[in-house]
Amino acid sequence: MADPALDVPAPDVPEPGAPGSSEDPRGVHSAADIATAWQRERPGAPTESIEIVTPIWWLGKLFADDRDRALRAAGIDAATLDLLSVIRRSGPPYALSTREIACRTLVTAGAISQRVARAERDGLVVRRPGTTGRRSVLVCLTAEGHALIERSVDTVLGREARLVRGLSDQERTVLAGLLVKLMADVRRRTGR
Amino acid sequence: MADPALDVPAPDVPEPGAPGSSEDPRGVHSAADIATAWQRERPGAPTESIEIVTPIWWLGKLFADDRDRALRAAGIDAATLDLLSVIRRSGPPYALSTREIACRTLVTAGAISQRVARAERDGLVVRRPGTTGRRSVLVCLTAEGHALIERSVDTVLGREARLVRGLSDQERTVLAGLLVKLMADVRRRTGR
DNA sequence: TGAGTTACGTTTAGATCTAAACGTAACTCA
DNA sequence: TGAGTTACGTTTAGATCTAAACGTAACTCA
Repeated sequence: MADPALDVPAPDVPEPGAPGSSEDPRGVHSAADIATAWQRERPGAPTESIEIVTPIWWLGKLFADDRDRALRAAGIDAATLDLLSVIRRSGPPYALSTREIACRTLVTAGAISQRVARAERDGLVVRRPGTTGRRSVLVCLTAEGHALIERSVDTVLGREARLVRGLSDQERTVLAGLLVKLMADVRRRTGR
Repeated sequence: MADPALDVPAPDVPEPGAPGSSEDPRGVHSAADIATAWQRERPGAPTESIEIVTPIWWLGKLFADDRDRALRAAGIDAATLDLLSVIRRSGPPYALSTREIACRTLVTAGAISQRVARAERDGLVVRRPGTTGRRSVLVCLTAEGHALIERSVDTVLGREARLVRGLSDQERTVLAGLLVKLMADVRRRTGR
């Protein structure tokens, strides 16, 4: 998966006097720079999405990378935590079919099948034949799997809470509201 | 990479009378539901990040999946487009070292090396020994690579513009501002 | 009632990524 | 001046994902 925010062309004639004046010290352009540059290169191009899509993608990657590092140190991995969590959130009796898990995590059923196989091998879940539907298989948390989530939660949440501390309570509320609205709309438009 | 927003436990005693009343028809809980549920399960847990991190990660995935589908139909792939774009944005003479590309795309140098090898095989870039630094290699766009970006831009931008159309101009401006602020802060805290 | 269809989970082939190990060239400095 | 260090790009091993092909069990319906 690569950056979904289309990258940027730079001005055709960069000022030698003020090189990178609006740039990050590491040479990373801001989303606004990107949109402006595409406007200059292709006037009339529909660039209004760049300021939204680029930072969302970068932030997602920054959050994920940070969490991956923290979890690796704890001997867990994000895919497994995600699997256990989605079952946990489904409520008692803490069991979900493969298909449902795939739907709730935006991951393919094949990938879920592999995640479940790994987690079962590690004693975190067990598979049982389901009662409903055609050939459903229920994936159930074991006591060990249940305990693993409980142990990991505070670490991950605490870490993420520190990362969003730069925004005030009010800013976070406004941001969350806009994100939820956008997500509902995107899901409708993409049919997912 | 799995969902970095910690998933949610459901209430221990789900109301049978109103099952999933605040849920998405597909069974996906909203970020607010997730935070509320963790508060109930683990009172005092630092859940303030969930409303931010969860939708960001989901939106990133929705945007990426949609773009991947569109690009596949056009016979390109997102990783290659990302590579070509970052070189394009660096401005004339459209050449960047592997190290710089890795830094600007949040991808490891090894992955860039592989992307460049694929793109070179396809005639989209060429590698040339660099003049500066120790052993730098400049990755340069070919005419074909340059043309490929130009052809792909409008398609991808148009697609993404439609996806964010649910937000008004003002809402997009506010959202973009908050995202930029948050991103600067997260980068500072994670050192990236 | 039995052929066809549908709805699942699993397996396989192939792509791509990360982390770590390498291999070198270019600096440093006693 | 030459051993050690540093800064790169590349290769390798291993993990994981997607898409597509499978294999079945459970429905449908003439």
